[in-house]
Amino acid sequence: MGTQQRKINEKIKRRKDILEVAKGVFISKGLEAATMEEIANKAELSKGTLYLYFKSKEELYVSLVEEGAQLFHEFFKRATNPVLSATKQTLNLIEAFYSFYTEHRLYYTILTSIQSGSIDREKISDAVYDRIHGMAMELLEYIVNIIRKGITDGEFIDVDPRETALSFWALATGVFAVSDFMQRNELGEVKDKKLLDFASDLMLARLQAV
Amino acid sequence: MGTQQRKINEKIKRRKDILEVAKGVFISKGLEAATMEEIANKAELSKGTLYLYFKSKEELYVSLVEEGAQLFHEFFKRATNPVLSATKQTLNLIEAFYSFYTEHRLYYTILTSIQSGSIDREKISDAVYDRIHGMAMELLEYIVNIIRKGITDGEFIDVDPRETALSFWALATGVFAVSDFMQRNELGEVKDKKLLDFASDLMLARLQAV
DNA sequence: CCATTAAATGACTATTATTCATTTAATGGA
DNA sequence: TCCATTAAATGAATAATAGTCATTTAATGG
Repeated sequence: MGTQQRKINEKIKRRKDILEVAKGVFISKGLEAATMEEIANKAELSKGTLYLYFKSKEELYVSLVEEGAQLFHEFFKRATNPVLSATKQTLNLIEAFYSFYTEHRLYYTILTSIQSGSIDREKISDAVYDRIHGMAMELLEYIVNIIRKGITDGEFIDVDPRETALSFWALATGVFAVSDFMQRNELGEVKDKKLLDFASDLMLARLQAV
Repeated sequence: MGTQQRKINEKIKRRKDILEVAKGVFISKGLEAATMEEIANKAELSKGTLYLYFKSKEELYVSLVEEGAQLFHEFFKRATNPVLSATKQTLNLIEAFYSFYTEHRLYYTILTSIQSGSIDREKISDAVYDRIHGMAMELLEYIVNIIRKGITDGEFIDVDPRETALSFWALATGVFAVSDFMQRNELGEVKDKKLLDFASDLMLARLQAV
């Protein structure tokens, strides 16, 4: 019965179309200022239809991160060639993190808004939330693995890989938040990349076995 | 003309009263779920009156941070006894940062929501925004000064004090964001203090001259 | 051709932030 | 003491949207 399948495909496609339109609107307006009305109009659908595909405006918003996580994965994957030393891989990873931040700002923003809890958990269905969750954990795993390798190879000192990975993550997200803030307020030249390099050099150097 | 002055005092007191009530409401409901209606009722005022004192709900919210910054100052001041070594002062500062985070969560949350830009700049008057601004900079200055002292005393290696201070700030806020996230999602035991200590030890050790 | 079902619609409801014309009440001069 | 003036407060009305749901549309397959 090909009809059945076609229907499913159409639903998937419509969902994708909505996400694509929504992405544009969220980029130009942000979560709060974007309206379901506008998204519906641009998608040539009625408002009600959006709710057949997404539980709420917030769910539509965070659903975008699934595409983002895919990309993030690719960035990290490319950065972590197992042939390279743990140090080199770490540096690549930082580079990748930075590239993702600059090239996919909306996705990055969504990711951090989930992290910071500024989006009400109630407004998102469990299915979507769980998927996002899993993705965040997978991303963290990249870092954990590199550090683990560094320790095994005697390149890094014997630290807790998970704690260290979280520290890196925290440092990177913290740096971007701070430099964003400085930028917004024109508080002098805080070049985000320079700051990230500086900060992660501090941490990395400490990790390296003498 | 004592009347004139009394009026001014009364306005100041009313403003304070509103802030106090609002604090309780924001703590229990958060920014979004709190309503001006509820705050007005609890303050035994009409909704309209709130707008004579604050431009918007957001401005009422961020105005609370002014009290918070005061406290933050005190925490930092106590931590940075100039008699102590730069290393010791840094450790105290981290401790103070952590204490502030745990003991004054609402203030901390407001501070980071300003930092992260999740509050629309448009909804806040310039006067309030500028004040908050200045406070953030003063807090940063504490860290800058300690690092500067560390370098002067030969305790720390020769780094850019401002960049380093920002890195610490970024690390601390990043760590709290991450551990909050882990906590919320029950992703295993990520003790925030332990993580902060671990991460800042990594950075601090790197700073220390051999 | 029709009954059934899935999908889409958009008028309607509900919730709040914000405004503003009106009321209240204090002040100080006549 | 009374009144004009002014500041402060009020709350009904407005505006903007998220989200709902009874109704319509249109495809399907017997």
